[in-house]
Amino acid sequence: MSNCDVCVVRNRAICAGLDGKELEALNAIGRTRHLTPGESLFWEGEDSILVANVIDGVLKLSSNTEDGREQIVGVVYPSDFIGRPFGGTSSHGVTALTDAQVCVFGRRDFDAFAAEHPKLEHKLLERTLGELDRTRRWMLLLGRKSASEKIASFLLEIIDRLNEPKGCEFRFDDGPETVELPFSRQQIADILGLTIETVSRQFTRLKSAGIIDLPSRREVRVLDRAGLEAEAG
Amino acid sequence: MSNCDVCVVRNRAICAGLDGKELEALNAIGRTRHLTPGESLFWEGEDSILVANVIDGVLKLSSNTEDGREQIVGVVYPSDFIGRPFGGTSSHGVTALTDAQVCVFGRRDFDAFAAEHPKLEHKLLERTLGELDRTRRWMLLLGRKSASEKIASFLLEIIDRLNEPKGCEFRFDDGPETVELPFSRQQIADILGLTIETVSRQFTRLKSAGIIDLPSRREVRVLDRAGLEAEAG
DNA sequence: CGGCAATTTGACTATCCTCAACAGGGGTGG
DNA sequence: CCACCCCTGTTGAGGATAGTCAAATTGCCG
Repeated sequence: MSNCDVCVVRNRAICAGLDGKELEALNAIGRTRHLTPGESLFWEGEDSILVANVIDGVLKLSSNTEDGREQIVGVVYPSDFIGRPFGGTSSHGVTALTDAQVCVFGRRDFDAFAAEHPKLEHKLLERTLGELDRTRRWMLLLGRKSASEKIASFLLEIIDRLNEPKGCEFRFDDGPETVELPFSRQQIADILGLTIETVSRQFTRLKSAGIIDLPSRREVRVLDRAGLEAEAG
Repeated sequence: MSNCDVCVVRNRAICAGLDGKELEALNAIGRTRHLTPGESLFWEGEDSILVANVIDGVLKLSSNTEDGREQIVGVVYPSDFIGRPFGGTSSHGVTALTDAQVCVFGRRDFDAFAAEHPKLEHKLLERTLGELDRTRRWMLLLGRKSASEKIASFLLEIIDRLNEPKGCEFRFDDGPETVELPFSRQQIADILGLTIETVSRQFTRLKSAGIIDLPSRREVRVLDRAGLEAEAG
């Protein structure tokens, strides 16, 4: 049996739209791989050997300066695509933040498969265009927003991303939303272009202001969404 | 005669690879348009109605906060593609920085044409992937680099972009490179996430250090490329 | 319970921003 | 052709935001 038949992102990833036979062929060149938190799928500057689909978990894409400063340039969730098809070296590393399942393909195999399946390329194009839009919106945050605006924007984005309906789930709009952050404070700092201390101070400030609650280090409960939106700039 | 036959970006834009008949069909749904500096092709948040190829000139993609702060999220040059095919609203405005020629298509027409021409979609995908890489590299600059590193990185990037071989030109590697900036100081600030004053001060500092010369407001001559690279972080 | 890492808090500092005044230079009109 | 003006850019002084360094605290895991 094809693994794809039981794949939970089957209808959302770029494989959506492929028929049984095509899926089988794609399945033949791919394999699933498990990653533990902190484990890297590949590194910045490395020749692009692999591409992958995220089945489960959260991963970061990150860029580093020579002297060790880090900027997280993207965060990928289930059904997202990872990697750089069609040559070139990857401009960033990919590292799991949680336990993760990815569906890995050799880049050359994938390139060849894509060349013969315009539907797949189309899905990938749509996804890439969306990712480019999202990335550009993030640039406004990095370049022009203050620490408090960054934190508020971050929380709003992460809530929407993590509570995104996965398919057939219902969403109720009742009361405070709680999210479990897949990020450490340091990682939040690396996403926002801040230091860990500034992130921490902004969190305690929002808590004192009654806008959020922090049940534990990895959880955030939004008590006043309008307040957050007002702070997001 | 098809306009495409005389198009100077014919072999570099996403139209490369189309045969005569296909080009004719594409030409039928497009038209060229001239833009003067400061003129916008479309605005942030507007429904995506148009897409275009840049034939000549330089344009900025920019995002603004409600209170008027601006971040330039991309700069496009001849042969680059502009716009958001396949639905969605554009997340940023597009404005000419110099006199510019663009080849404009209605989005719906373009979408339909693309759906029937996988080669075109493939070119567009490659271009979009490259743009995403470039954009992500820029995030490291915005989030983690100091003002002096930003300016140095900016100058290096702009030199490479503007002196890029266009096709059959030879490049000589002799002596100091001079570039004419298509940007005002304010625009440079909006690209780097700085203020105009900081940009100005960094320029004078680099000039005093003998790393660059500033023959006029819009020209930069690089006297010490290694020095710049050392400053770029 | 102890050890360790992550986070928070505090004090101080540096970088960059803000506000303000000044300079330069390109174009226009006399 | 030259003087003037306006816009862009430069320079300066002072201040705020976020960074740095250091110490205290939390909470997790054995």
